[in-house]
Amino acid sequence: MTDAPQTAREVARAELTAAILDSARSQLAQVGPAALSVRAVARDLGMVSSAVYRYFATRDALLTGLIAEAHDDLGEAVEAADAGVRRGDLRKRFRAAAHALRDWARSHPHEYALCYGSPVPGYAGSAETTTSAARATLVLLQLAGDAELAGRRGGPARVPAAEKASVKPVSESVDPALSPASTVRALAVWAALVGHVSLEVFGQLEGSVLDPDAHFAAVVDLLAADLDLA
Amino acid sequence: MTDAPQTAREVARAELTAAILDSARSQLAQVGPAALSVRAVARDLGMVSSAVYRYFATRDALLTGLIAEAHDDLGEAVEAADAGVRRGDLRKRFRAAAHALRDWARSHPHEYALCYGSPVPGYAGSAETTTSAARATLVLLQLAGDAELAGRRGGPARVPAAEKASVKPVSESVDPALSPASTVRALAVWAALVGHVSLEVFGQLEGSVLDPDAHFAAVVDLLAADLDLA
DNA sequence: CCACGGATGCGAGCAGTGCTCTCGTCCACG
DNA sequence: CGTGGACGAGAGCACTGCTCGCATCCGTGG
Repeated sequence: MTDAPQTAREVARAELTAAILDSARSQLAQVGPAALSVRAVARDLGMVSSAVYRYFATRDALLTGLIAEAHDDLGEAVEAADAGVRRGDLRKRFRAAAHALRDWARSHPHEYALCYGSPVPGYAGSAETTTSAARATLVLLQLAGDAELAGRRGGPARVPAAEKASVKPVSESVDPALSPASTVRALAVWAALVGHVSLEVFGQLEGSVLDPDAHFAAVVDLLAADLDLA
Repeated sequence: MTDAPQTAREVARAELTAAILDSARSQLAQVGPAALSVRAVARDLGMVSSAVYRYFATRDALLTGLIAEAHDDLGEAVEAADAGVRRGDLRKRFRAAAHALRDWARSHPHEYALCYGSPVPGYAGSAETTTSAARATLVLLQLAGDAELAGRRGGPARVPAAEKASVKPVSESVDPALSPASTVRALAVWAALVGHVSLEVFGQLEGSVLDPDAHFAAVVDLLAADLDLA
């Protein structure tokens, strides 16, 4: 990741790889993942399709690259929103992060679909994409951790032993002191956020909810209360 | 919908349409929506691809048919689970419905993706698919209505006027007496269920949650408490 | 400095796709 | 019984992902 390319060839390779991803990203934004074509990307860059295969072994590999980029982009947006609020104002931080998630998803619907929609058939989450994928989730989990430090606990009263063990990897990736109850609550809230945004971005709320902005705000406030945020 | 076919031609047409959908459904279950091929369906039925186009104008039309079927299938499963429990036992009804949703999704991942994953590019929700799509959601909304009748209110304390107006079409489709607060809560819980199942079925929980069954049960119990179910 | 090997781009080509068109055929209705 | 419309077959077009053999050019070891 931090390899400084040296030879002209390596520089050219890195630049062309980036150019391919750029072109692919703009195509993705226009026509969606299903219609993304390696040949079209090649045409856009003024080369022949087989040349692209020197950089991405397969169409799915290209898509995988876009998925990693999308996760990072989303993670950055959510992190920035969270970081823009005073750390002690938990409710405001939550609101900012949640709205950042929704705003990003609405302005990048196809990228969002890549992240949280139907999985790409040939996609296997590699190590680095996994950490990128967790960035947005992590913001929420850390929020729950901070809430718990502030003496606020929004989780269930009792957590079965099996579930305590089950969510251990999650809480440990944030803060070993994060209680199972808070972890369960945070994961449920995260699921609600992703679920809501998916339903909205994928058009499932179309005829039912008249004012999506007002409705999302109401849901976010409700979830903030569930998290017992100040 | 209730047209009794009469002439032999109409019968044959209805049968072949069903046969095409059957073959397409089995293909979908095996290779997923992206790889579903009209030609392969035609081969499977021993005819030529152009003949299939007499029945479905386009590949997306075929997929749309599958989407409608999937929504109905899922709706039926959730309705049956809910109906199998004494009406007064709200918590048990909720648990049954929620687990029916997850079980169906896990055993029909590609169909679930059709319903709640990335939307099919050429898909436009027609009137009948819309009503099919709402079946599972409606079960939960009615549950919230029954809870409210029983004097239980799990919604937010105050609902802004804009949001009250916004969710009016939803509550009216269930029971005009359903309060905005209960509607918001029900929609948030629905989003949490869909979000959780999507994350799980689409593989996003893979490395984090060790015991998906225990975790889903814990989340469902938490949501039941949020709904203030007995 | 130069020769060699590997990385790169190109073009042709294969197998497959969605979809269209034309052409016989066969059934239903007048 | 005749005719118009629905139907299935087949060829074909434009496109796709991907492979392969060929030149070319760059970086490195001698």
